Amino acid sequence: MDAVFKALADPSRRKLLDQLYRQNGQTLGQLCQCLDMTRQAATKHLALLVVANLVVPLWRGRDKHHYLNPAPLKQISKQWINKYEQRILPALRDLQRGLDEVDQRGPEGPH
Amino acid sequence: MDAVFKALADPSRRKLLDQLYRQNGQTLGQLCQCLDMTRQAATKHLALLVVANLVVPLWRGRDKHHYLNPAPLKQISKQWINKYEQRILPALRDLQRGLDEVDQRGPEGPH
DNA sequence: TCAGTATGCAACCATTTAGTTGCATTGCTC
DNA sequence: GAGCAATGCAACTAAATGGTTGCATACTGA
Repeated sequence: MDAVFKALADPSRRKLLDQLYRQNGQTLGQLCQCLDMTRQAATKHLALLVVANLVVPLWRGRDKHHYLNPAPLKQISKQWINKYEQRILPALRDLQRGLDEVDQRGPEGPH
Repeated sequence: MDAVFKALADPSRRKLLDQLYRQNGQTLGQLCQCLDMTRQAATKHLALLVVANLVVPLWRGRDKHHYLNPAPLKQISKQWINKYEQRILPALRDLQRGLDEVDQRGPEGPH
C-alpha cells in the first residue's frame, strides 16, 4: 500500500496513468511524448508504477507496452480512504465543538 | 490536489491521520507520542497535512489542537480514483488482449 | 512572579528523488 | 547483415525530503 501512495505522489506519474487511461497498452516511446522529460526519466517513473502494480508491462517484439491495473486504487480506496469519508460529518461536529471551546476562553485571544 | 497526494505519500503522515481518526482534536504533544521522532519533525509533517487541508489546527491557550478534515479525501476519491475503479474490468480485458498478441508472435520468445 | 510546559523558528545534515548524459543491447526491416 | 529504432543500464548532479539540535516565545499555575 505504501508503494501505491508513493507512486501517486508525483504529478508526472499521475499523468502517465491518465495517459494510459486515455489509451491503454501504449509503448514507452508513446508515453514519453506526453511528459517533457527524457525517456530515461520516464522509465524510472514507470518503474515505480510497476512496483506499485498500477501498471503492467508487456513485451511485444522490441516494443514494451504498458497496461493499466486499477486494482490497487480500489484497494486503498476500500481499505483506507473510505473510512475517512464516512467521518466527514462527525469531524465537522468535532471542529465546531473545538471552535466553541476557543470562544469560551475569550474571543480575540492570542494567536 | 497535488498537496493531498503528497501529504498521503508518507507513512508517518498517514499514521497521524489515523491517530486523529482514533481521537480527534489532539494536541501536538499527544500526536508526537505515537511517532518515534522529535516534536519538530512531527510538526513539519503536520504542516504538510495542514497545507493539504487534511488537518485543521486550533489554538486553545498554549495548546494547539488538531482536527481532521476528511473532505479533501472525498475530493480526490471522486475526481480521480473513482474513474479508475470503474475501469477495472475493461483494463483486464485490454491486458488479456495484449497477452494474446504476445502469444501469437510466438510464446517463449525473448524477454 | 517564577518555574515549568507547549510550542515556534532556524540552521544544519543525510538520504532520497527527479532528472540528466553516455553507452550497451536487442529486435525489426530492407 | 547493415542500419535504424526501442529500450536498458550506470554514473552523475541538483534539489527536495526527513530528521536533528539549539534556542526563543508564550501560556499556565502555584
